[in-house]
Amino acid sequence: MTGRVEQAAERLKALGHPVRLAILRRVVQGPEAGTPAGELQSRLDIPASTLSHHLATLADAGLVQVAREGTTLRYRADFGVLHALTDYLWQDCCAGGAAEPPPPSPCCDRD
Amino acid sequence: MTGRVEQAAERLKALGHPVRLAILRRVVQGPEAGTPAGELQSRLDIPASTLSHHLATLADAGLVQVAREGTTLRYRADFGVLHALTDYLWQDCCAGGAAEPPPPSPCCDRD
DNA sequence: AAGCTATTTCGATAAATCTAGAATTAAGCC
DNA sequence: GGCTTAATTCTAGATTTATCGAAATAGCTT
Repeated sequence: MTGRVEQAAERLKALGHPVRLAILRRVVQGPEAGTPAGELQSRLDIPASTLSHHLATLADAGLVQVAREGTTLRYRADFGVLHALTDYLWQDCCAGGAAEPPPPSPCCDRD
Repeated sequence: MTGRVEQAAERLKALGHPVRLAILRRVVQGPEAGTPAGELQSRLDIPASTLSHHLATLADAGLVQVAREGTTLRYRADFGVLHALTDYLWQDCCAGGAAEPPPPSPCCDRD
């Protein structure tokens, strides 16, 4: 059984890489059905094998999910997991400071 | 100049380790003046040198700050940075999902 | 200054991560 | 079946990270 802290750490670690953070960003802003790996590759301009490796890391951490559609694989964000993670981080790390500003606005403007 | 993504990734990476996450947890919940390294050490029961290494990682990432008080060093959380990070993560990774539940409650119950 | 405590820095080793070319699998199409 | 596209897995090398004992530093206290 993996503890809460260990799981959160694994997920944060998965996010702790510029390329993976950029990948997730794309995936989050992409279509709900998921973004094809190939599109991510051409956008981010990195070798396919490297991308695949990072995608596997994100998927292993449970941050994204995969679905095949013909020959293409579509990656989409698991918002439930992302929420759980931000919630955990919030309560664990930011709550505790006494006078805190209000929580970040949930889903407003994005470019 | 380090980009926004790179900086966020560095900070997330710093959080992406069970021991460091546990450290931050203690520090956040500890006194505002900061928690002595020695107390962290006895609580977490890890070698002093290992702890020091992790503390340096957290400090380098800007998540915690240090202040000397006699022979002891007190570590305290930088809530501003933590906020900025959670905000970034929120807007970057969680906004984008269409029907989102309300944001996590800011600072309510903690055990 | 000598001694004590708190903590870091040094040094060394084991393990994990990152990267990417080459080979492989998976699926559709003629 | 054979060809093409999409993506992964294999393999390997370079770099980084994690760990921790031993040695060094910083600051009391007497």
